Amino acid sequence: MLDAGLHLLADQNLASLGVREVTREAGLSPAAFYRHFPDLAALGVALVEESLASLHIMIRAVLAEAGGAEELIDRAVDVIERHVREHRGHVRFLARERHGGVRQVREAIDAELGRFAAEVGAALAPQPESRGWSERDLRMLAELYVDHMVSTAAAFLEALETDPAREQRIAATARFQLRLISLGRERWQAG
Amino acid sequence: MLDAGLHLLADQNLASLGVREVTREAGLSPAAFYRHFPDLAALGVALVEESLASLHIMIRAVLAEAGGAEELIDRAVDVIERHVREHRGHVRFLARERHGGVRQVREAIDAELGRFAAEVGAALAPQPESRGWSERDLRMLAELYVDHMVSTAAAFLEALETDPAREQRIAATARFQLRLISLGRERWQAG
DNA sequence: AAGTTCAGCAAACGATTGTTTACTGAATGG
DNA sequence: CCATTCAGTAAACAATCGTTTGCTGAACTT
Repeated sequence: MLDAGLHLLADQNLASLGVREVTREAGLSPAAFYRHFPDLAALGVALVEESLASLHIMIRAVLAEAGGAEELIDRAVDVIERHVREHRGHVRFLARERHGGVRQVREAIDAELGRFAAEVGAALAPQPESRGWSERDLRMLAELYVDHMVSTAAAFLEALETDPAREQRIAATARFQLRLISLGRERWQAG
Repeated sequence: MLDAGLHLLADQNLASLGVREVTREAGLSPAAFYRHFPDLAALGVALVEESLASLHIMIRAVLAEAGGAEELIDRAVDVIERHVREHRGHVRFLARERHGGVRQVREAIDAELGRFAAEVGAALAPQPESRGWSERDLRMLAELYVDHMVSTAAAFLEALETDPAREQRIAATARFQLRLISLGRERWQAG
Protein backbone atom coordinates (compact mmCIF):
# COMPACT_ATOMS: atom_id res chain seq x y z
CA MET A 1 0.00 0.00 0.00
CA LEU A 2 2.85 2.36 0.84
CA ASP A 3 4.53 1.40 -2.40
CA ALA A 4 1.37 2.11 -4.32
CA GLY A 5 1.08 5.52 -2.69
CA LEU A 6 4.69 6.39 -3.39
CA HIS A 7 4.31 5.35 -6.99
CA LEU A 8 1.28 7.57 -7.43
CA LEU A 9 3.07 10.47 -5.80
CA ALA A 10 5.62 10.48 -8.57
CA ASP A 11 3.60 13.04 -10.45
CA GLN A 12 1.02 14.02 -7.97
CA ASN A 13 0.95 15.51 -4.63
CA LEU A 14 -0.31 14.14 -1.34
CA ALA A 15 -3.21 16.53 -0.96
CA SER A 16 -4.53 15.62 -4.38
CA LEU A 17 -4.20 11.90 -3.82
CA GLY A 18 -7.39 9.89 -3.53
CA VAL A 19 -8.22 6.87 -1.41
CA ARG A 20 -9.67 5.05 -4.37
CA GLU A 21 -6.67 5.90 -6.45
CA VAL A 22 -4.29 4.32 -3.98
CA THR A 23 -6.30 1.14 -3.54
CA ARG A 24 -6.74 0.82 -7.28
CA GLU A 25 -2.99 1.06 -7.78
CA ALA A 26 -2.46 -1.49 -5.02
CA GLY A 27 -4.99 -3.84 -6.56
CA LEU A 28 -7.30 -3.74 -3.55
CA SER A 29 -10.82 -2.65 -2.84
CA PRO A 30 -11.46 0.90 -1.64
CA ALA A 31 -12.62 -0.27 1.76
CA ALA A 32 -9.33 -2.08 2.34
CA PHE A 33 -7.59 1.25 2.79
CA TYR A 34 -9.35 1.92 6.06
CA ARG A 35 -8.03 -1.30 7.49
CA HIS A 36 -4.58 0.24 7.54
CA PHE A 37 -4.96 4.01 7.79
CA PRO A 38 -7.68 6.28 9.10
CA ASP A 39 -6.63 9.09 6.79
CA LEU A 40 -4.56 9.86 3.78
CA ALA A 41 -2.58 12.10 6.09
CA ALA A 42 -1.69 9.02 8.13
CA LEU A 43 -0.36 7.33 5.03
CA GLY A 44 1.68 10.45 4.41
CA VAL A 45 3.23 10.34 7.85
CA ALA A 46 4.06 6.68 7.37
CA LEU A 47 5.80 7.58 4.13
CA VAL A 48 7.79 10.25 5.90
CA GLU A 49 9.17 7.70 8.32
CA GLU A 50 9.98 5.29 5.54
CA SER A 51 11.68 8.01 3.50
CA LEU A 52 13.78 9.37 6.32
CA ALA A 53 14.99 6.00 7.51
CA SER A 54 17.24 5.56 4.50
CA LEU A 55 18.28 9.19 4.63
CA HIS A 56 19.31 8.77 8.22
CA ILE A 57 21.54 5.88 7.31
CA MET A 58 23.08 7.97 4.59
CA ILE A 59 23.91 10.85 6.91
CA ARG A 60 25.50 8.59 9.47
CA ALA A 61 27.62 7.09 6.74
CA VAL A 62 28.97 10.52 5.83
CA LEU A 63 29.53 11.63 9.40
CA ALA A 64 31.26 8.43 10.44
CA GLU A 65 33.92 8.80 7.79
CA ALA A 66 36.92 10.63 9.12
CA GLY A 67 39.29 12.58 6.92
CA GLY A 68 40.22 16.05 5.80
CA ALA A 69 37.61 18.62 4.82
CA GLU A 70 38.26 18.14 1.10
CA GLU A 71 37.68 14.41 1.04
CA LEU A 72 34.74 14.72 3.38
CA ILE A 73 33.06 17.18 1.05
CA ASP A 74 33.65 15.04 -2.01
CA ARG A 75 32.31 12.03 -0.25
CA ALA A 76 29.24 13.84 1.07
CA VAL A 77 28.27 15.08 -2.37
CA ASP A 78 28.80 11.64 -3.87
CA VAL A 79 26.63 10.03 -1.22
CA ILE A 80 23.86 12.55 -1.76
CA GLU A 81 23.95 12.02 -5.49
CA ARG A 82 23.79 8.27 -5.16
CA HIS A 83 21.05 8.46 -2.57
CA VAL A 84 18.89 10.58 -4.82
CA ARG A 85 19.37 8.16 -7.68
CA GLU A 86 18.61 5.10 -5.59
CA HIS A 87 15.69 6.53 -3.61
CA ARG A 88 14.28 8.90 -6.12
CA GLY A 89 10.71 8.36 -4.99
CA HIS A 90 11.46 9.05 -1.37
CA VAL A 91 13.45 12.18 -2.10
CA ARG A 92 10.79 13.53 -4.40
CA PHE A 93 8.16 12.89 -1.79
CA LEU A 94 10.14 14.75 0.88
CA ALA A 95 10.92 17.72 -1.34
CA ARG A 96 7.34 17.98 -2.45
CA GLU A 97 5.66 17.63 0.91
CA ARG A 98 8.10 19.60 3.01
CA HIS A 99 6.10 22.72 2.27
CA GLY A 100 3.05 20.87 1.00
CA GLY A 101 -0.59 21.16 1.90
CA VAL A 102 -0.81 18.59 4.72
CA ARG A 103 0.23 20.03 8.05
CA GLN A 104 0.89 16.76 9.84
CA VAL A 105 3.30 15.69 7.12
CA ARG A 106 5.03 19.06 7.07
CA GLU A 107 5.58 18.91 10.79
CA ALA A 108 6.83 15.33 10.68
CA ILE A 109 9.42 16.23 8.04
CA ASP A 110 10.55 19.36 9.85
CA ALA A 111 10.89 17.55 13.13
CA GLU A 112 13.03 14.88 11.54
CA LEU A 113 15.22 17.39 9.72
CA GLY A 114 15.70 19.12 13.05
CA ARG A 115 16.93 15.86 14.51
CA PHE A 116 19.34 15.56 11.60
CA ALA A 117 20.70 18.99 12.32
CA ALA A 118 21.21 18.02 15.95
CA GLU A 119 23.07 14.93 14.88
CA VAL A 120 25.26 16.85 12.49
CA GLY A 121 25.96 19.39 15.21
CA ALA A 122 26.99 16.66 17.59
CA ALA A 123 29.36 15.24 15.00
CA LEU A 124 30.85 18.66 14.35
CA ALA A 125 31.53 19.42 18.00
CA PRO A 126 34.62 17.26 18.59
CA GLN A 127 36.37 18.46 15.44
CA PRO A 128 39.39 20.75 15.97
CA GLU A 129 37.81 23.47 13.81
CA SER A 130 35.05 23.78 16.37
CA ARG A 131 37.33 24.86 19.21
CA GLY A 132 35.79 27.81 20.98
CA TRP A 133 32.40 27.53 19.27
CA SER A 134 29.27 27.87 21.31
CA GLU A 135 26.63 25.19 21.04
CA ARG A 136 24.35 27.73 19.48
CA ASP A 137 26.83 28.54 16.72
CA LEU A 138 27.43 24.88 16.06
CA ARG A 139 23.73 24.35 15.71
CA MET A 140 23.41 27.16 13.21
CA LEU A 141 26.28 25.77 11.18
CA ALA A 142 24.67 22.35 11.23
CA GLU A 143 21.42 23.85 10.00
CA LEU A 144 23.25 25.48 7.14
CA TYR A 145 24.73 22.12 6.17
CA VAL A 146 21.36 20.38 6.36
CA ASP A 147 19.59 23.07 4.37
CA HIS A 148 22.33 22.92 1.78
CA MET A 149 21.99 19.16 1.59
CA VAL A 150 18.27 19.47 1.02
CA SER A 151 18.71 22.06 -1.71
CA THR A 152 21.35 19.95 -3.38
CA ALA A 153 19.23 16.83 -3.26
CA ALA A 154 16.30 18.70 -4.78
CA ALA A 155 18.54 20.03 -7.55
CA PHE A 156 19.83 16.53 -8.29
CA LEU A 157 16.30 15.25 -8.45
CA GLU A 158 15.14 17.93 -10.85
CA ALA A 159 18.17 17.26 -13.02
CA LEU A 160 17.55 13.53 -13.04
CA GLU A 161 14.05 14.05 -14.34
CA THR A 162 14.70 16.66 -16.99
CA ASP A 163 18.35 16.91 -18.05
CA PRO A 164 20.62 14.20 -16.63
CA ALA A 165 23.66 15.86 -18.19
CA ARG A 166 23.31 18.63 -15.63
CA GLU A 167 24.22 16.29 -12.79
CA GLN A 168 27.92 17.01 -12.98
CA ARG A 169 27.39 20.74 -12.87
CA ILE A 170 25.23 20.43 -9.77
CA ALA A 171 27.79 18.24 -8.05
CA ALA A 172 30.55 20.71 -8.85
CA THR A 173 28.46 23.61 -7.58
CA ALA A 174 27.64 21.80 -4.35
CA ARG A 175 31.30 21.01 -3.72
CA PHE A 176 32.30 24.60 -4.36
CA GLN A 177 29.68 25.93 -2.01
CA LEU A 178 30.61 23.48 0.72
CA ARG A 179 34.26 24.45 0.40
CA LEU A 180 33.27 28.07 0.75
CA ILE A 181 31.36 27.35 3.93
CA SER A 182 34.23 25.29 5.21
CA LEU A 183 36.64 28.20 4.64
CA GLY A 184 34.33 30.55 6.45
CA ARG A 185 34.16 28.15 9.32
CA GLU A 186 37.93 27.98 9.64
CA ARG A 187 38.22 31.72 9.64
CA TRP A 188 35.39 32.32 12.07
CA GLN A 189 37.47 32.13 15.20
CA ALA A 190 39.73 34.86 13.86
CA GLY A 191 36.79 37.22 13.44
CA MET B 1 -9.94 35.26 -9.75
CA LEU B 2 -6.23 35.23 -8.98
CA ASP B 3 -6.98 36.52 -5.51
CA ALA B 4 -9.54 33.79 -4.99
CA GLY B 5 -7.02 31.17 -6.08
CA LEU B 6 -4.30 32.51 -3.84
CA HIS B 7 -6.68 32.59 -0.92
CA LEU B 8 -7.63 28.97 -1.46
CA LEU B 9 -4.00 27.98 -1.78
CA ALA B 10 -3.37 29.07 1.78
CA ASP B 11 -4.02 25.57 3.00
CA GLN B 12 -4.17 23.59 -0.16
CA ASN B 13 -1.95 23.04 -3.05
CA LEU B 14 -2.31 23.73 -6.70
CA ALA B 15 -2.73 20.15 -7.85
CA SER B 16 -5.59 19.60 -5.44
CA LEU B 17 -7.35 22.81 -6.36
CA GLY B 18 -10.62 22.53 -8.22
CA VAL B 19 -12.11 24.72 -10.91
CA ARG B 20 -15.41 24.84 -9.12
CA GLU B 21 -13.69 25.66 -5.88
CA VAL B 22 -11.99 28.70 -7.34
CA THR B 23 -15.08 30.08 -9.03
CA ARG B 24 -17.14 29.50 -5.91
CA GLU B 25 -14.63 31.49 -3.88
CA ALA B 26 -14.65 34.22 -6.49
CA GLY B 27 -18.44 34.32 -6.52
CA LEU B 28 -18.72 33.30 -10.15
CA SER B 29 -20.17 30.44 -12.10
CA PRO B 30 -17.98 27.43 -12.89
CA ALA B 31 -18.01 28.15 -16.60
CA ALA B 32 -16.63 31.64 -16.03
CA PHE B 33 -13.25 30.14 -15.22
CA TYR B 34 -12.69 29.06 -18.78
CA ARG B 35 -13.12 32.61 -20.01
CA HIS B 36 -9.83 33.46 -18.37
CA PHE B 37 -7.73 30.30 -18.21
CA PRO B 38 -7.68 27.09 -20.21
CA ASP B 39 -6.24 25.16 -17.28
CA LEU B 40 -5.63 25.34 -13.60
CA ALA B 41 -1.97 25.09 -14.54
CA ALA B 42 -2.35 28.35 -16.43
CA LEU B 43 -3.72 30.02 -13.36
CA GLY B 44 -0.72 28.67 -11.50
CA VAL B 45 1.71 30.19 -13.98
CA ALA B 46 -0.08 33.50 -13.72
CA LEU B 47 0.30 33.35 -9.96
CA VAL B 48 4.00 32.66 -10.35
CA GLU B 49 4.45 35.84 -12.32
CA GLU B 50 2.46 37.83 -9.82
CA SER B 51 4.39 36.38 -6.91
CA LEU B 52 7.83 36.94 -8.38
CA ALA B 53 7.19 40.49 -9.43
CA SER B 54 7.28 41.75 -5.86
CA LEU B 55 10.18 39.47 -5.02
CA HIS B 56 12.15 40.91 -7.88
CA ILE B 57 11.65 44.40 -6.55
CA MET B 58 12.81 43.24 -3.15
CA ILE B 59 16.02 41.75 -4.49
CA ARG B 60 16.87 44.83 -6.46
CA ALA B 61 16.36 46.89 -3.33
CA VAL B 62 18.92 44.82 -1.46
CA LEU B 63 21.45 44.78 -4.27
CA ALA B 64 21.21 48.49 -4.94
CA GLU B 65 22.18 49.38 -1.40
CA ALA B 66 25.92 49.83 -1.08
CA GLY B 67 27.81 49.35 2.17
CA GLY B 68 30.01 46.94 4.05
CA ALA B 69 29.29 43.24 4.23
CA GLU B 70 27.90 43.49 7.75
CA GLU B 71 25.28 46.13 7.05
CA LEU B 72 24.38 44.48 3.76
CA ILE B 73 23.69 41.21 5.50
CA ASP B 74 21.57 42.84 8.20
CA ARG B 75 19.62 44.72 5.61
CA ALA B 76 19.07 41.66 3.43
CA VAL B 77 17.68 39.60 6.29
CA ASP B 78 15.41 42.45 7.35
CA VAL B 79 14.06 42.85 3.85
CA ILE B 80 13.39 39.15 3.54
CA GLU B 81 11.58 39.11 6.86
CA ARG B 82 9.41 42.05 5.94
CA HIS B 83 8.69 40.67 2.51
CA VAL B 84 7.49 37.37 3.93
CA ARG B 85 5.23 39.18 6.36
CA GLU B 86 3.77 41.46 3.73
CA HIS B 87 3.39 38.90 0.96
CA ARG B 88 2.74 35.81 2.97
CA GLY B 89 0.41 34.30 0.40
CA HIS B 90 2.83 34.72 -2.46
CA VAL B 91 5.75 33.31 -0.53
CA ARG B 92 3.75 30.34 0.64
CA PHE B 93 2.64 29.67 -2.90
CA LEU B 94 6.20 29.75 -4.21
CA ALA B 95 7.57 27.53 -1.46
CA ARG B 96 4.77 25.05 -1.92
CA GLU B 97 4.80 24.82 -5.69
CA ARG B 98 8.53 25.00 -6.27
CA HIS B 99 8.66 21.22 -5.98
CA GLY B 100 4.93 20.74 -6.38
CA GLY B 101 2.95 18.48 -8.63
CA VAL B 102 2.47 20.78 -11.63
CA ARG B 103 5.42 20.73 -13.99
CA GLN B 104 4.69 23.98 -15.79
CA VAL B 105 4.60 25.86 -12.51
CA ARG B 106 7.76 24.19 -11.26
CA GLU B 107 9.60 25.17 -14.39
CA ALA B 108 8.32 28.73 -14.29
CA ILE B 109 9.55 29.16 -10.73
CA ASP B 110 12.93 27.59 -11.43
CA ALA B 111 13.47 29.71 -14.51
CA GLU B 112 12.74 32.86 -12.57
CA LEU B 113 14.98 31.88 -9.67
CA GLY B 114 17.72 31.25 -12.22
CA ARG B 115 17.26 34.79 -13.48
CA PHE B 116 17.55 36.02 -9.92
CA ALA B 117 20.82 34.17 -9.49
CA ALA B 118 22.12 35.76 -12.68
CA GLU B 119 21.17 39.17 -11.40
CA VAL B 120 22.83 38.57 -8.05
CA GLY B 121 25.93 37.32 -9.84
CA ALA B 122 26.05 40.47 -11.94
CA ALA B 123 25.80 42.60 -8.83
CA LEU B 124 28.58 40.63 -7.14
CA ALA B 125 31.00 40.96 -10.03
CA PRO B 126 32.15 44.56 -9.58
CA GLN B 127 32.78 44.18 -5.84
CA PRO B 128 36.42 44.16 -4.75
CA GLU B 129 36.00 40.77 -3.07
CA SER B 130 35.34 39.28 -6.49
CA ARG B 131 38.74 40.14 -7.93
CA GLY B 132 40.13 37.11 -9.73
CA TRP B 133 36.88 35.14 -9.63
CA SER B 134 35.74 33.36 -12.75
CA GLU B 135 32.22 33.92 -13.98
CA ARG B 136 31.46 30.33 -13.14
CA ASP B 137 32.51 30.74 -9.53
CA LEU B 138 30.51 33.92 -9.20
CA ARG B 139 27.48 32.15 -10.51
CA MET B 140 27.86 29.35 -7.99
CA LEU B 141 28.20 31.85 -5.17
CA ALA B 142 25.09 33.66 -6.37
CA GLU B 143 23.19 30.38 -6.41
CA LEU B 144 24.25 29.74 -2.84
CA TYR B 145 22.89 33.14 -1.85
CA VAL B 146 19.61 32.60 -3.66
CA ASP B 147 19.12 29.13 -2.21
CA HIS B 148 19.86 30.49 1.22
CA MET B 149 17.35 33.25 0.72
CA VAL B 150 14.69 30.76 -0.28
CA SER B 151 15.39 28.56 2.73
CA THR B 152 15.30 31.54 5.04
CA ALA B 153 12.05 32.81 3.59
CA ALA B 154 10.47 29.39 4.01
CA ALA B 155 11.65 29.24 7.61
CA PHE B 156 10.20 32.69 8.31
CA LEU B 157 6.92 31.62 6.81
CA GLU B 158 6.69 28.47 8.85
CA ALA B 159 7.50 30.45 11.98
CA LEU B 160 4.88 33.07 11.20
CA GLU B 161 2.20 30.41 10.98
CA THR B 162 3.10 28.33 13.99
CA ASP B 163 5.33 30.11 16.49
CA PRO B 164 5.93 33.81 15.79
CA ALA B 165 8.37 34.03 18.70
CA ARG B 166 10.79 31.99 16.64
CA GLU B 167 11.24 34.78 14.13
CA GLN B 168 14.16 36.34 15.93
CA ARG B 169 16.02 33.08 16.16
CA ILE B 170 15.62 32.51 12.44
CA ALA B 171 16.84 35.99 11.63
CA ALA B 172 19.89 35.52 13.86
CA THR B 173 20.64 32.17 12.28
CA ALA B 174 20.37 33.59 8.79
CA ARG B 175 22.71 36.45 9.61
CA PHE B 176 25.25 34.08 11.12
CA GLN B 177 25.16 31.82 8.10
CA LEU B 178 25.52 34.70 5.69
CA ARG B 179 28.49 36.01 7.64
CA LEU B 180 30.08 32.60 7.44
CA ILE B 181 29.65 32.50 3.69
CA SER B 182 30.98 36.01 3.45
CA LEU B 183 34.11 35.01 5.35
CA GLY B 184 34.61 32.03 3.12
CA ARG B 185 34.30 34.27 0.11
CA GLU B 186 36.97 36.64 1.37
CA ARG B 187 39.34 33.82 2.03
CA TRP B 188 38.74 32.02 -1.24
CA GLN B 189 41.36 33.85 -3.24
CA ALA B 190 43.99 32.73 -0.77
CA GLY B 191 43.20 29.07 -1.41
C1' DA C 1 -11.71 -27.69 18.41
C1' DA C 2 -13.90 -23.42 19.38
C1' DG C 3 -13.40 -18.59 19.48
C1' DT C 4 -11.35 -14.37 17.93
C1' DT C 5 -8.84 -11.24 15.38
C1' DC C 6 -7.55 -9.80 10.83
C1' DA C 7 -7.57 -8.38 5.98
C1' DG C 8 -10.09 -8.54 2.44
C1' DC C 9 -14.51 -8.05 -0.57
C1' DA C 10 -19.02 -6.08 -3.15
C1' DA C 11 -22.41 -2.80 -3.00
C1' DA C 12 -24.47 1.23 -2.15
C1' DC C 13 -25.00 6.33 -0.57
C1' DG C 14 -25.22 11.16 -1.79
C1' DA C 15 -22.04 14.62 -2.98
C1' DT C 16 -18.88 16.74 -5.91
C1' DT C 17 -16.17 17.03 -9.90
C1' DG C 18 -14.57 18.97 -14.97
C1' DT C 19 -16.32 20.42 -19.07
C1' DT C 20 -19.57 21.58 -22.80
C1' DT C 21 -23.47 23.78 -24.66
C1' DA C 22 -26.61 27.48 -25.75
C1' DC C 23 -27.94 31.78 -24.23
C1' DT C 24 -27.72 36.90 -22.38
C1' DG C 25 -26.62 41.53 -21.67
C1' DA C 26 -23.23 45.09 -21.62
C1' DA C 27 -19.42 47.50 -23.57
C1' DT C 28 -16.81 48.68 -27.57
C1' DG C 29 -15.55 50.18 -32.12
C1' DG C 30 -16.22 51.62 -36.90
C1' DC D 1 -26.34 52.76 -35.02
C1' DC D 2 -25.24 48.37 -36.01
C1' DA D 3 -21.97 44.58 -35.35
C1' DT D 4 -18.95 42.37 -32.51
C1' DT D 5 -16.40 41.06 -28.81
C1' DC D 6 -16.49 40.10 -23.95
C1' DA D 7 -17.62 38.26 -19.42
C1' DG D 8 -20.91 36.29 -17.47
C1' DT D 9 -25.01 32.70 -16.68
C1' DA D 10 -27.89 28.07 -16.00
C1' DA D 11 -28.27 23.44 -17.03
C1' DA D 12 -26.81 19.12 -18.00
C1' DC D 13 -23.36 15.11 -18.73
C1' DA D 14 -21.11 11.06 -17.12
C1' DA D 15 -17.60 10.12 -13.91
C1' DT D 16 -15.42 9.99 -9.74
C1' DC D 17 -15.18 10.60 -5.10
C1' DG D 18 -15.03 9.20 0.37
C1' DT D 19 -17.11 6.43 3.50
C1' DT D 20 -20.16 2.95 5.68
C1' DT D 21 -22.24 -1.41 5.97
C1' DG D 22 -22.55 -6.32 6.18
C1' DC D 23 -20.25 -10.31 4.87
C1' DT D 24 -16.33 -13.93 4.13
C1' DG D 25 -12.52 -16.71 4.71
C1' DA D 26 -8.03 -17.34 6.61
C1' DA D 27 -4.91 -17.21 10.45
C1' DC D 28 -3.98 -17.28 15.24
C1' DT D 29 -5.01 -18.37 20.33
C1' DT D 30 -6.18 -21.00 23.87
